[in-house]
Amino acid sequence: MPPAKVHIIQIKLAPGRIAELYALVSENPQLMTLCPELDQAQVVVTGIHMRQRLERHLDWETAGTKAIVTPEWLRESAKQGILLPYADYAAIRGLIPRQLDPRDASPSILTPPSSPEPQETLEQPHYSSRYACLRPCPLESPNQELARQLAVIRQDRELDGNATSALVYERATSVIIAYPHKITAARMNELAKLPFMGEKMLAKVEEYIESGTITESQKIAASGRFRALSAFTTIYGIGPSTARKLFDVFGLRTFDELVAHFSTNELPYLNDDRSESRIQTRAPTLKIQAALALREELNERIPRTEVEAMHSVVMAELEQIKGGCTGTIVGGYRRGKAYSNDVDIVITHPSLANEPSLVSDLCEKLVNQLFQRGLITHLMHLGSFLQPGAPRHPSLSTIEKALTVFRLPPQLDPRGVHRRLDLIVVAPETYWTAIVGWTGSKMFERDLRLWAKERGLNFDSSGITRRSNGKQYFPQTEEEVFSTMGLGYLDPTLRNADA
DNA sequence: TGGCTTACG
DNA sequence: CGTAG
DNA sequence: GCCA
Repeated sequence: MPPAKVHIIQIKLAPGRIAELYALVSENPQLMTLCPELDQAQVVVTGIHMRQRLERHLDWETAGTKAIVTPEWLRESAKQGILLPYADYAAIRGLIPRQLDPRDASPSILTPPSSPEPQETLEQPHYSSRYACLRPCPLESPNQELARQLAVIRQDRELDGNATSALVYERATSVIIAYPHKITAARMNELAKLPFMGEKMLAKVEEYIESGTITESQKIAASGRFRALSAFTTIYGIGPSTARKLFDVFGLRTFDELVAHFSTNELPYLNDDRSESRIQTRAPTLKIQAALALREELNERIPRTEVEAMHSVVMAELEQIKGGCTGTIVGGYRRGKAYSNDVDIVITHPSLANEPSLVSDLCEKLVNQLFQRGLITHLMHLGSFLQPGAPRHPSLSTIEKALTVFRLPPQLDPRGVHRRLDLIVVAPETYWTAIVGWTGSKMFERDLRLWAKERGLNFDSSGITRRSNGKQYFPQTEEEVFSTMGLGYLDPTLRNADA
């Protein structure tokens, strides 16, 4: 029998141990040889024990064709002078290395199977699911006030930079707003069975039931630091970290102090110029200064009729550039919200099929035209999701987004309120995943990705990919996006998983 | 005890 | 780090 | 902070 081809993954091994293992291999050439190429190895020695961690190095399906073992296997085999059974030294739970002739390429036993073909049985949505993408969540919840008070704690953790704690409060709150009954003392037993309802969370819910308030939430809401930080983060471009710096380092407390701080020399440039004398050809980027000046308008919520008016205006301009485009309003509007914080429109056209350059052309032309018309005043971001360098999975589909500030023409909105408008241009093959990806809510999207990942798939708004082989799926309907991932369908109005 | 969505600028 | 859903 |  030829020597086994062994690859050693160095991550998670101490440097001394790595040297020792390499020495053992070279000392036993009749038994094993080093294989620098992971792909070609028959035996993989690793200190990694988590499947997800392993998948950073090789995909799950390939892993099944190799023996993935602990360093103990190498040490013991070298000591005894024979290739010991791989199965006794399995490194990864759920991946049983079959004892095989090193020349045999047939796969190990995978438990569970990597990812079944388009699912025959779909996971049925229910409020007790661990995943927000499986919990029907209407806009109105009988537990709105409890959720609001828990959300204060979540925001406090976020402002403090404790993203992990914040996430748990976010998840627990999401479960609570999906619970279809008013939570009372009599419901506590049932509530305790729901996901993310741990000891601390239940204590807070209990306090709320008994007193109507959560002490910690009250205390946070009254704190000057919390009030300042949460106010600062209402400005586009200021997140928790910047807010803390402004408060702690620069000692800022109020908006006036913020304005003073940022208006060093030049005045905020407001781009309110609707005249023909405008010289620039490209919309200026929104800076903190301008965001400060626009903060009140950008924080005004947008009624549905106005969302629809913005959509009409955009589509009319688009028609002049390229006839026959489809433009769908997504985001909170599509989830049924009476008022939106911004407007998101997903745009496609049949001619964009498999033409990445046409996608970005169209996006750029649209933004330029809207700017020339005085409709777009600022640009936050214009960029492609398709990395020019080396895409991991060569993909023909593409998606392009422009985050902008927009104003309706004076005839339609005499006040000319500045609004956040996101334009997403996609190729038709990625249209439905883009629709699902941009409809939200945030928590829904997170859990959609998590669910997909745990099933060997990758979901993003430009498609669904099998992680093992890079195979791409282009669902032709919104229902197909769900069924491809083994999910029962949820209407957009039942995806309001955020507090 | 590691993981917690993911990608871009 | 901030933003997007 | 909760889960696997």
